[in-house]
Amino acid sequence: MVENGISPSYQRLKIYSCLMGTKSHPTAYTIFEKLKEEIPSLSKTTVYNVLKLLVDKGLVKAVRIEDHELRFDAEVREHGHFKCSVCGEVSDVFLNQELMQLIEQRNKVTEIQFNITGVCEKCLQISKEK
Amino acid sequence: MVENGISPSYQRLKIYSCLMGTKSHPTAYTIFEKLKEEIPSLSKTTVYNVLKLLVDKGLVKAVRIEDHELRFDAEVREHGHFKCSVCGEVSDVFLNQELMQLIEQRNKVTEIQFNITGVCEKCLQISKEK
DNA sequence: GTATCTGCAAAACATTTGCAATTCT
DNA sequence: AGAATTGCAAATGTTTTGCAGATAC
Repeated sequence: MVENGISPSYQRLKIYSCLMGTKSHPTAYTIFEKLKEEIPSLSKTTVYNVLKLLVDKGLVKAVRIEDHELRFDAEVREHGHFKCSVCGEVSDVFLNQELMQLIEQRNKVTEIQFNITGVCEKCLQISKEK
Repeated sequence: MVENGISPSYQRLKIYSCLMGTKSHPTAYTIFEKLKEEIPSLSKTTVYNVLKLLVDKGLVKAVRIEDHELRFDAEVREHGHFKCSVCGEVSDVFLNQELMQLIEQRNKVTEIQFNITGVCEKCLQISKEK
């Protein structure tokens, strides 16, 4: 944490540990609820602030698995998510083998949504010209 | 529209046409703003209601490209999105060639998020046992 | 004339912001 | 003391809900 330029306050350590200790991709609110028991003074604002800080510093990934709310993941390696429509469990899927396998085993997959961010051809050309 | 079990009211036709005529993945609010000029009586609630209906009936896809708001797409074939971080333009990416090309040309890609929905191994087993 | 569709206002919900109080060094 | 951190309350922005009025068949 220190090596990433974050002073390790009590709240920050707790929130980060909370994320490290789970694979359930919790929301800010879930983290708040969980830590509230241990830190009764904790505020939702702090959870939001700290999560934003952790994301900015690259210690945590913000992921939008579905629905209206943002989830957080201490797994920062590039990966995606597989959600079982029956049990609701969310597991990590890594590029490329796993993704390709899943796409090929279409009988088990009902939906794929993916979003890629980068620089498009046009903008790449413009930047080269400069 | 009729063949999908939707009675084609004026508002419904307008909202659907609006989506058919663009590749810009508009939000409910954008559609509302655009149609408001033509249909001054139009309400945001109707736009939300109709979009939900169109999604339920499979005429439209709801996509979450980023941020806090839902976008809509009349392209219902399975595909993902590529957003240029420079110009902000969003284009469609189809499986598999395009996706694979993009993933391989890593110099241009800064982030990949993907979400897959389906039935996990465990649940698949359970359903077979029955 | 009854069922469906529309639209307003209010509610709900996640997230952000302004600012004051607290904590750390 | 001074800077950083926390936390409350209020604001924001998107989407949903309840219900009354309008429309269509």
